[in-house]
Amino acid sequence: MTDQALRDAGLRVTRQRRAVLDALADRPDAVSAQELYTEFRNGGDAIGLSTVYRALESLDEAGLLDAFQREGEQVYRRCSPKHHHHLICIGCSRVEELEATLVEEWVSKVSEVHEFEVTGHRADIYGRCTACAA
Amino acid sequence: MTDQALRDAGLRVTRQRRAVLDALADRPDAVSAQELYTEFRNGGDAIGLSTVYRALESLDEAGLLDAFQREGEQVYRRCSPKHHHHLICIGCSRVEELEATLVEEWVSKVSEVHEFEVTGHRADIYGRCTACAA
DNA sequence: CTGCAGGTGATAACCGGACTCATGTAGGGA
DNA sequence: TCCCTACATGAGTCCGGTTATCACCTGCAG
Repeated sequence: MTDQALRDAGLRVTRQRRAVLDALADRPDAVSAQELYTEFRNGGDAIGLSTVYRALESLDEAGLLDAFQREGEQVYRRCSPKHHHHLICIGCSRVEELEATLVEEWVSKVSEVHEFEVTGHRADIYGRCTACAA
Repeated sequence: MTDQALRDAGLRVTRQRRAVLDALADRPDAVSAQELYTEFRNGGDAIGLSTVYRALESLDEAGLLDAFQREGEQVYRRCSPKHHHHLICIGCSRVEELEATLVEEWVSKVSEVHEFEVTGHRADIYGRCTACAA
């Protein structure tokens, strides 16, 4: 399944890319390259740091991952391929996907009113999940 | 006026902070610390790089500036103090402020439905302004 | 006017991430 | 199945933005 996703994205199937994609599957939080690197290393699954960076980058480009900014570092999460927004916990980086018809409406309204070639938008909500609020 | 804004923010009025705040006043685009530093330097107004970073940081904390992310670097713009969203040109970093009742609605709806202590949100639209689209 | 908490600036250190290059390997074609 | 080659990997180095350090300076309350 992971292999097919990689193939569909036009990427060669390598042990490293499979490992990265698998590590992110069904994971609720967003992680950085360095965190992933450390986890692999501790798990005895040696993958070079550059490779982790490159894997995350190409998977992001392929649309298999969503990228976030967290205190100056890039973090990634495996999200559904369809357009959505995010509810992000500032404590544990847990991410929930949100539909946002209202936001889409807002964007299309703005692009109609303003002399501005809209290429994208971003709308995220921040806060603390139940566990972290305690 | 600039001085009063600094005082109100609980910051000492120094030549450097005044210069930074003035440089950002009525400026339509967002700029980085390094860009500002270079401009000061070229303008014969010597201000240390660290100081520019620190000034931007404290002004941001005081709510006098809005911060954006641009290709791995932080850029700042003087925005109105009231809550708003942004229309950002990816070409020249020009920023327009937007009201977005729809977005606020969306956020309050989400915070009602989800078990999640919402602390903030962010909604920006990206694209090219008329000048940069050409 | 004076004292001092807070601000400044040159420099070094830091850190996430990109680059380099020699080596390894996926996977299409013979 | 075996080869060939373009693409991928990994260790190390480099880079650029930002922060820490520390001696000196200054706004401003008293």
